[in-house]
Amino acid sequence: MPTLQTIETRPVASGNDEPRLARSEQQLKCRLWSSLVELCELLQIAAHAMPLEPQLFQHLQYRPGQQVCIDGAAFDALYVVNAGFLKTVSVDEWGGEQVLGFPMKGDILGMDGICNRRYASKAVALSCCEVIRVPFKTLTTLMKAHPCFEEAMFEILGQELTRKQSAIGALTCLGAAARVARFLLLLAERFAKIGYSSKRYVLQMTREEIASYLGIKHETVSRAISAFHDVGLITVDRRLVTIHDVDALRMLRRLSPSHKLT
Amino acid sequence: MPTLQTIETRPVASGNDEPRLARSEQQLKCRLWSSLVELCELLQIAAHAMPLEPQLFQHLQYRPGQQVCIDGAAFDALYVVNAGFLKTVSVDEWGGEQVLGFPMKGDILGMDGICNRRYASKAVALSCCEVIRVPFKTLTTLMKAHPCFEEAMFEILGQELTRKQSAIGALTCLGAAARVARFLLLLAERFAKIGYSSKRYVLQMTREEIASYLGIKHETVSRAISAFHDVGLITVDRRLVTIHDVDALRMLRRLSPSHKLT
DNA sequence: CGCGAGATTGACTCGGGTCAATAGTAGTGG
DNA sequence: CCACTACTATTGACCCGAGTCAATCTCGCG
Repeated sequence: MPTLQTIETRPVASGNDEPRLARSEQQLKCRLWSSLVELCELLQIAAHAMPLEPQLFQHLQYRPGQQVCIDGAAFDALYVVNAGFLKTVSVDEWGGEQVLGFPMKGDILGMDGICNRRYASKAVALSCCEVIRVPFKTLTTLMKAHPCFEEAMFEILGQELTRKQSAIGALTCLGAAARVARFLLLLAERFAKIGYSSKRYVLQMTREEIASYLGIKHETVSRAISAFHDVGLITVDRRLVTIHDVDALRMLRRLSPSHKLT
Repeated sequence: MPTLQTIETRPVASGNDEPRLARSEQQLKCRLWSSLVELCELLQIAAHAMPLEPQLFQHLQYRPGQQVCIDGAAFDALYVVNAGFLKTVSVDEWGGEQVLGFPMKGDILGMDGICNRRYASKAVALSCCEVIRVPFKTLTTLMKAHPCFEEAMFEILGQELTRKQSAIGALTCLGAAARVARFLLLLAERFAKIGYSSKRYVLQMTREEIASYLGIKHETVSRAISAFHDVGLITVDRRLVTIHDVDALRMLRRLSPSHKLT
């Protein structure tokens, strides 16, 4: 069963598990449409003086393993994650898969389709999740009508660029352990931003997926995590991570395999 | 004059070098302004039915070593490279430098400033070069006035995203030799696109800079290049590269340190 | 209860980083 | 014009981090 708290697990706390919606095979129907204002606050866009467009946006729900964006499909909309966790994966020409990211609440799916009008990666649900569909046409219309919206879009694309840049920086100059430390800290920050605990959270992905994302092997991820655990920086129980010493992790984060750069 | 051929060197040919402008400390003044239409064709934007804005854009010239964008400075304009070669470099909080790219004719500098209104990297001229300044304010005004322009901007940002994504892919799953092969091929393509030979070109950057860009050490770059040379795929003389077997290089490009991905 | 996916851990190997020596080239100044 | 120096590049010897291969363990599920 899709265990709704796989999605909702706040700090993790509530020990209870997967009860009620076990039976429902199809998507649940909690809320089907969102207004523009709701969308803006999800995206953390200053909706100040946001025009009261009658525009409504459709909600879509998925269960673990289902695909939200399909690699290669025609691009016609962006999707904003409203709840749940996903991974985005690119499939190269020889079938190799590479995890690109782990979108969660407030993140946007499908931006890589903007340039060729075709999605360049697929998004797969890791837990039950819900996304809001934003047709690209609607988006451009809104941007023309409301300058503040256009600005926000540039802001978002710019952020994405910056984020990828920093990922490149990490890949080029950090060793395996440092990458894992960085990953754990970044996850913590993102959880905090959407109201979860930043000290204690559940990894929604396998070690294998983390490894692919970080450009290392899953055994190496395991070893790094175990090492952090052994020296008391964190506690790990299966997928549950508890961070004890944020500062020490931050130090570790800058460790390279003996400082590569100049 | 800044040796126009340092800029114009077609296949490389003209062996002559750094003579005459040694004295002129300040920039030359060959052409100071470009029209919107000229800018569009430089960017390869379909300027079809492009409105005849009276708008003119300032040209700026730099000599090797000079900075075009300054890391941390307030963002107020993008710069389009009109001639010459540069490198973009990010400086992390501990002083380490990382080469992010090697912009050339038609490329855009400064996009990483969009999100925080502050440049996140610096651009340094590798040869004499000339860029066209496009104030961001002007850009947004133009976009509002002409939808096709807005579309073009999204196209450009999207492309940049895709490019960075592919760079990440390379970093995570290619070995050192494959990265170098990929680099040489990508350079060849880019040279071809701006009218140079794709078979024979001059590397405008040091091995060290290539290494930083690829996330490996300069000795490794040297070894990879020597290896390609030794088996006859390419010929290398100092900075001059001649590619003999594009297809073989393309094969090499997919070599990982024993296929990492799943 | 057995099965298979995920995770952990150990032993071995190797790609690429480190250190060091050599050399070609360019710029400087006498 | 030629030494002198600094920078860039190449090459070799050595070593370590992380990949590879494999065994074991746990958990969840049929």
